[in-house]
Amino acid sequence: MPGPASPADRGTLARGGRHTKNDVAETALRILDEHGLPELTMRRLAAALDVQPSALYWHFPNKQTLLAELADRIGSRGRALPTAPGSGSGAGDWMIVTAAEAQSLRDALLTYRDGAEVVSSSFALGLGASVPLLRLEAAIGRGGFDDETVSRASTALLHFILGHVSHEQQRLQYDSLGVAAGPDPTGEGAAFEFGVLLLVEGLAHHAAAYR
Amino acid sequence: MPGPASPADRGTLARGGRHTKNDVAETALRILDEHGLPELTMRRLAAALDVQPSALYWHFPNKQTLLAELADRIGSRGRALPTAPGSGSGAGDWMIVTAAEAQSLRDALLTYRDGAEVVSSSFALGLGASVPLLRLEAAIGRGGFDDETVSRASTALLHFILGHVSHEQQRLQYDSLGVAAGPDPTGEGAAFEFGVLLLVEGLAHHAAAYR
DNA sequence: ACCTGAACACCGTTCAAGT
DNA sequence: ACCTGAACACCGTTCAAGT
Repeated sequence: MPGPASPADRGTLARGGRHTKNDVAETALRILDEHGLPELTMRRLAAALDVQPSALYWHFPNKQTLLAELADRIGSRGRALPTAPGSGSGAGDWMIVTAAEAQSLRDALLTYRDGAEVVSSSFALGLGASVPLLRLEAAIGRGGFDDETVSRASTALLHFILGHVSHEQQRLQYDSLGVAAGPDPTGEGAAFEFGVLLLVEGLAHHAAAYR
Repeated sequence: MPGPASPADRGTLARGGRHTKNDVAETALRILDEHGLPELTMRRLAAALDVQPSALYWHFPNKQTLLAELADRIGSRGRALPTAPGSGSGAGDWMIVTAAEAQSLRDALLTYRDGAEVVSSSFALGLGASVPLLRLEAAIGRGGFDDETVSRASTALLHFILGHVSHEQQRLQYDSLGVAAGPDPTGEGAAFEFGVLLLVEGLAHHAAAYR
């Protein structure tokens, strides 16, 4: 063999045997999904890319920035719902769209192992959850509330979603490790919908009281 | 001097110059509050106790268990509200008690630096948040809802609280590091109350619809 | 533009042994 | 009952240097 890596390597190589920022992020997402967040170390990521750990710091200044990038990618998964302002039917339009947007965000988070925790920690640091927040704000904004109400309701909803799905994913791998069957699986989705419903109905009722 | 430590040492010594499980937890809480969660390492904790790191493992089997203990202590701070079932005035009694319980939990979490994150991570692992959850369930339970509704509403509220206060505390030290003034400080409390209100009113409205 | 090699300053945890 | 001493198997990050 001529070099340390054969020409057709792992499918993550750019021309010349060198890597792209995108390669690094994709490989990180693969490790995250297959082995979970605690196993996603810079050294392990470097090994998966056949590269020294220090090489990663050419692509990302530090691990936190890499994780924010992953949070962005996870949170941006899935189709945004049509935002056409005229497409809604009547008064409760924003409620249906908001609930759907919440469901779609949950689906996106569940796409990757530990996805909710990755987004949650980045969001806590003020990074990586702008797309989810914008989508929720757009949905709730259809209700015609003032900006502060939209903003507060959106972050409240986002906090619930991230907390719920983090908890959900923790249990997923907890009882994938064999510890009994865990609480019934279909109840998770119902509990999620119920939480979303409480916030949405609360907002509807609150707005009605101020008329 | 007889031993390696003088008789009147740090105030964390049990008789004979040795430590108690309680000493370890109290010292850990002090480090947490003064330096934050990332600085709370087993080695640093050991140093603060004038002890080798390995000594900590006689008191706690691992760091996760220690953190769960801290989460328990943080989450159990503050007086529980009187639970007397006859003391409430009328139909909206549970709403007032629930909102007060939420406020009291926020206060408890704000008592220690990074308190919300400590409780949040332990809660995600199924540990350390039983007291907060029980208090919220007791408060919401006054509304006379069925058990599943009480349980789901409580965890939804707890997720919001932990997410909100984590976020809040992150910003606290973010702009205590000098980065501008951050968003207005009094707005935090109002945003918190608004989130609690949405969930509580949502539950009230939901229950009314099922009558 | 992208990576190596080597180091720095740390981690959590185990375990035999001491008192 | 509580701790030491020493080790094991790791971390994230920096930086001069290579191509």
